[in-house]
Amino acid sequence: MPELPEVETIKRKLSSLIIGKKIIGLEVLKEKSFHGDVSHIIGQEIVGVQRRAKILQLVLRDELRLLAHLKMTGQLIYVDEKRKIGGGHPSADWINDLPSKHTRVIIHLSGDATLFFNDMRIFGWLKLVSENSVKNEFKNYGPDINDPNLDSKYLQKKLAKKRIPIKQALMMNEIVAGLGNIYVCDALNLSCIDPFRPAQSLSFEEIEKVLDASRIVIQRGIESGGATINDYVHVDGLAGNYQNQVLVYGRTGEKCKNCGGEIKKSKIAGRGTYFCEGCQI
DNA sequence: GAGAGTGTTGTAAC
DNA sequence: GGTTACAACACTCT
Repeated sequence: MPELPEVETIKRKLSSLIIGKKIIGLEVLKEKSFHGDVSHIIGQEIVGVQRRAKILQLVLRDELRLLAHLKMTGQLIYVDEKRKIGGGHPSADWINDLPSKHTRVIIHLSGDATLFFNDMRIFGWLKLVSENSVKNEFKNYGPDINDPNLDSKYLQKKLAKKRIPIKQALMMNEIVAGLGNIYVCDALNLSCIDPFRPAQSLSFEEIEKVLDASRIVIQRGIESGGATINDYVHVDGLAGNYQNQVLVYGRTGEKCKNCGGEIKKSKIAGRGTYFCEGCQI
């Protein structure tokens, strides 16, 4: 499930592969997966790749942008003549079988390259919008969690009236964008904060701690190319690496890397929540 | 083999 | 206004 580090990783890899290429064809295999007028995108040159929150943006000529939200099971896989053999990695053999039954949109690029948008559960989408309406897409978003301008004072103000658990509050895009279930569990473990605590009950020092910790785990995630838990793969079809260094996510019954306590699993707002009963409760 | 679980986000209902 | 529940969906696990 792609969170900010996963989308950031895709952005970086994609930048080096598709900037300067032209979109010469587009096949929508699943109507729900593509919003916008297909005809407007044909012939457009890709001039940049950006990311805001968990949304990927292909910047096109003529003041157009193709936004992509992978939600939980989305994948963007880039294939060209050189990459048809999965880079020599046996685990990526399936790359030769694209399009798969989960391919929803196929983007044909100049230079005999193809971008496949796969999405098993069809929650994700591609959306073609004008440069002007991009702002509108993000009007309900707070700053990215790794935005250097985000400070603990802002966070304190946002959390002051929230009685919901801190874990749930940190996952709200209108407060901070980009934190998903995996990284928020890890950030709370790293800062030794009980995920069930009402958001407004945190002291300023604790808010600083949790913000620092969030940035650290997000940074680790980016450096290790994201986490491949179930569905996320890189644009080259290979797996990320963060899952090998998660602090608590999915480690029920194992030992906390911080204090050696046992990791428990519970539920907050319907989502699996992992925490250490030793140092967080 | 039926049922629950999986997680992002918008929306509707409380 | 804050909070909760659920739908959107397909596949895996119990």
